[in-house]
Amino acid sequence: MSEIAVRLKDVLAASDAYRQTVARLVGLGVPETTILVHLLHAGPRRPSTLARRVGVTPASVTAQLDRLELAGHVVRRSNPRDRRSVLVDLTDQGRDLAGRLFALFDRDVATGVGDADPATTAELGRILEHLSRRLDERARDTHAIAADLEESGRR
Amino acid sequence: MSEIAVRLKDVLAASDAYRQTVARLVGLGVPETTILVHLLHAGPRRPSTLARRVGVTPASVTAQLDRLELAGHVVRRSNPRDRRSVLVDLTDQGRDLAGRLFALFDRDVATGVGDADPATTAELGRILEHLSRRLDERARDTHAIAADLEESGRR
DNA sequence: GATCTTTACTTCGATCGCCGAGATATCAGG
DNA sequence: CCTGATATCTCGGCGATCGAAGTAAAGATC
Repeated sequence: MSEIAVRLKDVLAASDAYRQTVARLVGLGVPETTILVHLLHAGPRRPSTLARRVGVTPASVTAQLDRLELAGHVVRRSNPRDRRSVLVDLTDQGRDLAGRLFALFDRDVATGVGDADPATTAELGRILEHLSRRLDERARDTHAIAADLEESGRR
Repeated sequence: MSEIAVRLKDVLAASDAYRQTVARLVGLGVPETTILVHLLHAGPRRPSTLARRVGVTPASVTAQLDRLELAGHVVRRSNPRDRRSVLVDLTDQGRDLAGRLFALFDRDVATGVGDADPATTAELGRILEHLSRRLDERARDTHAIAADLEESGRR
């Protein structure tokens, strides 16, 4: 199983450089591009939700949304259900950019995955889905992670 | 195939938050922890190599290595083959920390992957390896990426 | 329905990290 | 040697991020 973790670590490192290059090309930061593509698939979202997803504080997301809104990629709409909160949505221009960003990524992933048979591909999708959920929930449980880090030290 | 790209995008976003949480716990930045774990598996490496891998400039890596060296996690040794360059290596302390960081990640990945059969797991490893190579080489070819982004726009 | 607590986002001040450009040292080739 | 290329570091400046405080609205309690 450790095999997977090693490979995945390499994918993450490579992704860092990849996303950095792409973000620079479109004149945005890496978190901003992440937000754009996420909105494309998930629909309108609240700032705090985006903050958790990207792993930064709400204050930082405010600044990132300011930049995205200034560039005309997103709009902030008030949420009729809860007027404390805000819903961030893509503009047509933002949707176009997000679509291009994802299409680029999609093609590179397809090239990287190569010619796997459909059954394996489906299984791979299922595994990745589990994995993202696991990492996502772990990222929020600071105490548990701290404990596990300690435990590794004593092992 | 697009299925995989969507799932992988989610994994990357979740990883951002995950790595941020872990890095904060050990008092380092995300790039620093990436460097530590990479050195653990790859052995001594040169600063410029690390820079490409993490997707930052050599100047930034200098600062990151300064911090890691000050904390006692790595040492800079002169390279006998080429005295212009430097070889960065883990100290015992750094190796211990990197080992813990990877062990934590490894366990979370194993949990996320779940009980896939060995054949699928092996195939997954192979695919991830291809993928990391593909993303890695793409990240360096700015011109090609720019062209592909344009092309997506005209589609 | 008045008050208190919680939640959501933003603003502000300050710090930190990153980048680009220039400096230094070394290598490789003619 | 001398020149051009390579590897790293230093420095100055900019931009992003954070923590904390501020504003506003929703929900809970009595």
